[in-house]
Formats: sequence, C-alpha cells, structure tokens
Amino acid sequence: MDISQDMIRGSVVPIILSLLRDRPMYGYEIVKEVDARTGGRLKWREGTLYPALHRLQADRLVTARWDRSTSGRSSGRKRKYYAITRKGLAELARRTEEWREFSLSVNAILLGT
Amino acid sequence: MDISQDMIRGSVVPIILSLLRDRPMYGYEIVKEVDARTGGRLKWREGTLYPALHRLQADRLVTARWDRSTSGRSSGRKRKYYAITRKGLAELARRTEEWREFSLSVNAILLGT
DNA sequence: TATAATACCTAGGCAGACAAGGTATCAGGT
DNA sequence: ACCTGATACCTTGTCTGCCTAGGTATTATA
Repeated sequence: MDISQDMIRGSVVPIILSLLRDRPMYGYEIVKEVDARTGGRLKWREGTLYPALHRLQADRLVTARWDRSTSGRSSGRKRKYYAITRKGLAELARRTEEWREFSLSVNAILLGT
Repeated sequence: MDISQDMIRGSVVPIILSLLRDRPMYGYEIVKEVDARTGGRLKWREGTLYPALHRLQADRLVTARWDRSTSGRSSGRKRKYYAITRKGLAELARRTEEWREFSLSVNAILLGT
C-alpha cells in the first residue's frame, strides 16, 4: 500500500520536529529514520525533506550546523545537523494537538470512531 | 484549534465516499454532516466540496441525480443527490486502508505509538 | 577501479484546498 | 409585499507544498 502525497501533506513538519526533539539529526538520517520507525510505510523523497528543512530553518524552528561524523578511523564525511529550537518545540506541541484532533475527526467518520 | 488545509488533503475523498456509503446525500448536507460528526472540528468550505464531488463523478466513483425534497407541504427545493457506485466502494476500501496505515505511521512517530 | 551507498541541493510541474465572487430558492418576521 | 438569513448550487484564480528529475561530491566495498 503506497501512501499518496496528498495524505503526506501536513504531516512532514510535525514528524521532523518530533524526531529532532529526541536528538539533532541530519537530513539523510531523518529519511532513514522515518522509513524505519514506520516499518517502511512512509518513504520520503529528498525533494520532500530538504525544502522542508530549509523552510523550518527560515522560520527559526530549527537550527543547522555542519559537522563531521567521528565514528570509525576516517575523518568522517560532512553532515548538516539540525536541532530543534524553543520556538520549534512550541510549534511541535501545536502541530501534535492539531494532528490528534484531525485524526480523531477522520476516524470518527471513516472507522465509526 | 483550526486544522490546516494541508492536513485536510487526502481525507476529503475517503470522507465523502464513506458518508455516501450510508445513503445518498447532497452537497450542502455533506458539509453539515462533516461538521456535526466531527463535533465542529472539521469545517469544509464549498470550494473544497463541490470540485471534489465533480472529480468523483468524472471518475465514476459517484453518480449524481437532481431531485426535490418531498418533506413539508411545499414542492421542495431542487437538490443534487450523490450516490456511491460499485467502483466507489472499492476505492473507499483502498482509501480507508491507506488512511489506517498512514495514521498508524504518524502516530508511531508523533505519539510514540 | 568501478559501483553502491551516503549526503547534500534545486528548478519546475502539478494537484488540490481555499478565497471570493456569483445565482437562485425558500421560510419567517414585520 | 419586503427583507433577511439559511439553504443550495457553482467557478476562477491563488497559493502551497510534495514530487520528479536532474545535479555534485564523498566514502566504503568488491
């Protein structure tokens, strides 16, 4: 079952913010994490994620910082780590509540509560 | 809590089809029914509903029929009643399953299951 | 030394919800 | 008779955001 792009809309931002609440992450990592945590049901394209991250940064909901992975014997490749801001946490709370109400509403009609 | 238009997307079609499974309905009635069944959380605009109904009709997922309400002593006003087709029922099943998987996925990340 | 995976990015296309307008009917009150 | 509000339908244009389809560069592995 593929999940349509229409369904996805509106969930990308709260999901990103929610993941970043646990720890700073880089873009590629976020894509893999979403895939893993949803059992492969949600597969984001990079064209979905990166513009979203840049919008979040422009809105001061996340900050970005270039860093190198230190694991292994190599110097590590450069990654752009995103971290949630205080403003982002507030937005996450709002969006989570929005999702809760929305999913309740749809379930009420589609699944009869 | 207003629910954003982005969140709405992807739920409009399955909700319409789900309501029409119970009985044929006309557009204005659908808007009121969605409002009522969601406790006022979901308020559709007519600019959302009517184009959606016309798309559904073009895709043969619903049929439309003009009729007059027979209640009361008046001749009744003309209404356009929509009914779900067999193809529409199949689509409803697909969309309902899609919603189920999608909401499970989002809940897994946002609410920790 | 290829190849795949990792890791970032953007321009343009496209679809659908909404704003804002329109028309017409009908009920109830004055 | 007239006005108002609710009912009931519709459409055009705007805007937003996910995706397609490209691109670059680094690192690990066979």
